[in-house]
Amino acid sequence: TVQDILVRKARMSGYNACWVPGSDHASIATEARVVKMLKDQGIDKNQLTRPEFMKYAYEWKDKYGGIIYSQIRKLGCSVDWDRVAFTMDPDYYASVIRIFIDLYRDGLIYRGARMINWDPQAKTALSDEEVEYKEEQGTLYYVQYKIVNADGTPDTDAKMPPSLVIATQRPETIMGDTAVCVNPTDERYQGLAGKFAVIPLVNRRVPIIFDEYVDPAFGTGALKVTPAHDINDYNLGLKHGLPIVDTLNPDGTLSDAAGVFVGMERFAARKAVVDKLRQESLLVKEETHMTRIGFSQRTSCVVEPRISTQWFVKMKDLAEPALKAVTEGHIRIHPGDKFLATYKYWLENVKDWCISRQLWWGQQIPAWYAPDGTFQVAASREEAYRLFKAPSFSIDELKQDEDVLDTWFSSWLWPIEVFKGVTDPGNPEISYYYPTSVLVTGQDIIFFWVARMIMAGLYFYKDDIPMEKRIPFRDVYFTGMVRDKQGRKMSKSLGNSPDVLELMDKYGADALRFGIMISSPAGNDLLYDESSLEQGSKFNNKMWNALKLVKGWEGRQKEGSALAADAGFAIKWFGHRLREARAEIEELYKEFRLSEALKVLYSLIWDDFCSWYLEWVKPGFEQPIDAAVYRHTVDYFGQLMQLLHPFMPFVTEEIYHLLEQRTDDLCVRPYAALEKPDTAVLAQGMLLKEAITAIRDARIKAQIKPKDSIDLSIQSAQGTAYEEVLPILVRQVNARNASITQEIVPGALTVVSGKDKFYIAAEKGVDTGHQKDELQKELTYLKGFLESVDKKLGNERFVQNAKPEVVAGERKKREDALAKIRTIEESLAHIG
RNA sequence: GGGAGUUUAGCUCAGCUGGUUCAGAGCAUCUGCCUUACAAGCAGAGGGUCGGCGGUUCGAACCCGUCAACUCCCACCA
Repeated sequence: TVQDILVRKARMSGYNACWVPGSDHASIATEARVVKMLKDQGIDKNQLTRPEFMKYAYEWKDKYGGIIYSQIRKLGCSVDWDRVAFTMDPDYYASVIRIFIDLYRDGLIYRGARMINWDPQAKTALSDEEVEYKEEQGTLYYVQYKIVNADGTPDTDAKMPPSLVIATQRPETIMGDTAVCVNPTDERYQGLAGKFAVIPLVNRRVPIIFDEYVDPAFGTGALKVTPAHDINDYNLGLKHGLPIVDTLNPDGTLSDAAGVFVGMERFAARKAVVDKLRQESLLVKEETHMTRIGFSQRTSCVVEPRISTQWFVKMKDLAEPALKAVTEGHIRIHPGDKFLATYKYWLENVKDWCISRQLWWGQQIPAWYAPDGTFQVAASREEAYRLFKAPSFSIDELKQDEDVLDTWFSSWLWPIEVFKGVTDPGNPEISYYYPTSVLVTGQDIIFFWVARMIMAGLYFYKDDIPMEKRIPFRDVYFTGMVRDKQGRKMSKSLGNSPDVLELMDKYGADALRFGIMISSPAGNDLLYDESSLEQGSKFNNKMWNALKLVKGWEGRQKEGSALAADAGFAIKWFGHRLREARAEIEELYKEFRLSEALKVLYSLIWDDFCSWYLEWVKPGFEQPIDAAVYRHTVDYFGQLMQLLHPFMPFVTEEIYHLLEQRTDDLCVRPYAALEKPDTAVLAQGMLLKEAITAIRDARIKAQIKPKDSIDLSIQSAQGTAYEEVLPILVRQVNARNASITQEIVPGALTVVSGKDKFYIAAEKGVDTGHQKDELQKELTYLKGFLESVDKKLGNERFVQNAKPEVVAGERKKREDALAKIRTIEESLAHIG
């Protein structure tokens, strides 16, 4: 909706506004869904070949991608359907490969080790999203490590005990230890510099290192470093140049490198190791400990952190210009600088980007491996083969990397490749449309997508081109997240997202657009609330009724009749009010304050146009309307529809065409030039509105309220026929009333029916106090009359607690109000 | 644990650079009206120490500090 508003507004402002629809392939989420779908059909992904799987995945994508497009279509989004793009389209695919190769040749892509989540049962890597963490009670084992000197001789340093106790939850991994680490500030371990620890069971000597990372308060303050089996240990190992000893096989059994219990399953091995430690008296103590354990969403087994070789993009050189583009103001982030801090934080603390994913759904990495493990990066097998110097193997022996690229590695090319900027550089379209104008997206992907698109633009268009031409877009508008009533993010797994197609059936697309826009200021989260959609459909209805009124004047115009003074003023005033509102809305658009703009429009249409303007110019019942008034009204109505059109395209277009015969469509009708409103007229209008409101309020107060005159306090008993007979009663009482009270206060009294009581009310300006006695008589009669009716109906409780008593009107209050009316009328006379 | 954000009426949210649209809108509640475009409406009413505390200022919903609750992104503890 936000995008459509901006696009329609731009189009109506005379721009060639192009909105490219499309989608990325969402590799992780999509593959997970497809795997699940296949599983439900009894198909195991591992039994399929890669092409077979891709066929299923494309079918799935066509189906669900199609639903998304139908939602966009029904919402009235004015996208260019001829341009639908998908990140796995053949050309797009090729552009991703091309950029990968470019970055590789520029030395910005490298292979490196990384800790991944491994499912030993499914023997597959898991994405972070597929790991569920649960709090569980584990055991913390305290294990004794001997301390020795560098040459292996026992440590005889008197200051330190000859051994060190280390707490671990995973004793089966101690064979993979390559260091012991303590905090350099820890007093207890000051004497350990240059010493070594001996790993129990395998008796390997490992260095004792010092690092701030270790928390002296946890366990014994000493940490065993196992780089192959823990992400933090891995990072510590990287920092201190430690070797990596992988003691586990892919199926979760101990590997040859473990040295002991080889081939044993990891949990059995844990038990075995603990038993052995206990035998050797190296287990100091055991204690229970709450810990978070990761489980595989697919197989529910405990996830194993595992070292793997992955592809990375060096980010530092890419991030620097991207940061500059924003801080120097080439790209503006909306709202304000609310997200500037986040953007800066990410780019200043950028880490290298792991772009390989152990999946099939995505662009397969264009690296080709020779039988000896060496590889070449190239777009095709043939090209790769040529790159090997004097290969001793045949071309068919080349094997392409099994992994695919991170989705964002294709999404970051979006602003360029949707215009074929990578595959066909410098073509007329990319030259015309790039840089694009606005990016609208969620604040949650500010780094994943926004920052990377900026990087991609600045990488692809080198710095011999001015910055303004290299950036992918000039403005970024961040929307908030729509959340459910409990404040939860909407997600597929929670199933808490409403079906927008159903909502549009219920309220209409315009109402949905209205509802979502009216309370969603840029960048703030929005709790989904159906009542705002209801407000939208009521607004729709209000405009529709206004149209009904105006259409009713068609053919009843009277040319050349003198305008009533107030109608003449109304025309003048609303014309300027329209100009004023337009200027206001233009400003709000510039600041991307769309929610505010819609509020201005809502109030302009409902309050100013319907409640004031139309009421002012409305002729009396079945009276003709002045032709000039009619023409202006139709014109104003049309202008309002034009202003509202970006927000509510359907109803506005419809009303525009129903107002009069048109040869154009609203959606492409350019806005007229802005004109300055006459502030004097606006001020007069404001004064007039205030005065009228004040008079009305005063009149209400001046009226002798029913309570002021006679209060019968007649209450109906539940379930009586009261409501049915009430109109008859009122008529009869009034008939009698007219003849009797005529002499007392001519035409002054009427019976007013309330919900569960009714009153004899005096007309405004009549003081019931003067004729108190007469009214009292009348009242007594009426009570008797009602009692007789009561009797006839066989309902003895019809008149209950009737107090035939005249209450004097509040004369003072009324006189004050009347005085106020006179004052206002006098001041209005001055304005003319 | 790191970073960012939010907290205003019963609910969902406005309130742009501190001072006359400053305490607002819609929904909900209550009262009165089926008035001739509109009861999916009209005319009214009630309801809030603007999260707590402290500070700056002549003046704070707005600026600063602090605490609390909630949310998002990232990282996840031997």
